[in-house]
Amino acid sequence: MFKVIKTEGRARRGIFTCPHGTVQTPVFMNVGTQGAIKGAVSAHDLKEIGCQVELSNTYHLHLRPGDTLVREMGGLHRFMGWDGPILTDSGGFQVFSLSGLRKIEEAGVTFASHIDGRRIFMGPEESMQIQANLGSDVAMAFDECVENPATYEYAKASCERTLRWLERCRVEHDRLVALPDAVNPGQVLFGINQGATFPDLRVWHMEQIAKIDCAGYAIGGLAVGEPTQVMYDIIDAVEPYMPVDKPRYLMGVGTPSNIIEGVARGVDFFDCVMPARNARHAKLFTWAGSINIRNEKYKRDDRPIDPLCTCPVCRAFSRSYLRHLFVAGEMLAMRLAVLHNLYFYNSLTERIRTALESGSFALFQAEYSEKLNERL
RNA sequence: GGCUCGGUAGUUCAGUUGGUUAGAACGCCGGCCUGUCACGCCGGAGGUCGAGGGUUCAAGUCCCUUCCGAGUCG
Repeated sequence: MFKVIKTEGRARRGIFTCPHGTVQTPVFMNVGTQGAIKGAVSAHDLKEIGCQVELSNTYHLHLRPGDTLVREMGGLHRFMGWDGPILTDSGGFQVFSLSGLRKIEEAGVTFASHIDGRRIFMGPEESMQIQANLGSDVAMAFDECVENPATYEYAKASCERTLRWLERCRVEHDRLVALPDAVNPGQVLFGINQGATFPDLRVWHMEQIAKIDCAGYAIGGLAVGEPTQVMYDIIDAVEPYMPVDKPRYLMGVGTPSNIIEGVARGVDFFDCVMPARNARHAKLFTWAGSINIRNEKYKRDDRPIDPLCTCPVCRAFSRSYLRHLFVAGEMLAMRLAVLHNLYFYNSLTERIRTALESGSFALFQAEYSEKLNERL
């Protein structure tokens, strides 16, 4: 269930309702692939840093601890102690990221487990079954995320297959949520647009998947090798063909600037490992640009990471202390850094929402889109 | 005092029968990261080889002297 409550240009301010709560959009979803945000951040912390939706991964949870075990433990919400909305990615990204370890056929994808090499078969039905066992609020369709650049022929054949897979996902998902013992009977399915960097394929594919009734539509296969401007051009090309009354989700994106530009192009949902991964690697986001907290210049810097930030980390700790924790290899360094960066991303989308509500998003975009790309 | 073993990058150490611009690891400095195989990856700076003399076309490497450290025997 989704409602757009205000627009400014193509940008939308909306509300998405799902079994575990209401999501104010535009939203940034916090990525916890294996049911945990890397960097020792628990579901308890997520509340404090403003997370609305937690994202986990089908492939990874299927391998460890196993989706049937999660189901036995009461579903992913109960298992990880998070009672808010959860979106699960389908395993389609692993078709891209584990490209050296898989074989694609019409039926599905055979992976060699990255953990022990054993063969794992995952097709549309398996992905839906796993996500049903996890009991997430939003299940993503099983797709193939194609690496850019791709040839036209490959991209065409791939997105045609991804379309057929979506048809199978739709059927299997309908069957699973109707089962009397469904973990989350209110789970919905999002379709995923593919077509690499070819506007005509993207549009054709979008038109086809729009005919299959999904609760939302994602743009996948971007930020996987193509220049940023190409990504923006593809969103511009596809967006007019996306249903206006359904949420749009730009998968895996991106930098703070990418998010602002995505909102400007009509996107409602985002997710990205960047804030968490960069945090673990000492790159921290601030409202004036990003910093590398390991840099020597912060050795005696008594200011918080970002003087304008109100996160729990900035309220209590100095750059000098954070730098020390990183240099000393303390676990706390990563935890505090991840908390800060996720708070930053969550407050970025909050400020975007506020700007949309007051009709000042264009001004916000003008002030921050470039600025947040700067390295200090 | 005698004998033995050591002294090479900030640190711990490699360095072949003498032979290109003396290497590694860690540390240090910097960069990268986009639906997470990721506390990871890439790059950079840093050494008059304890000191002095000698042999040689050529010495970290061989010889002599000397300084310092460890062990051991008196």
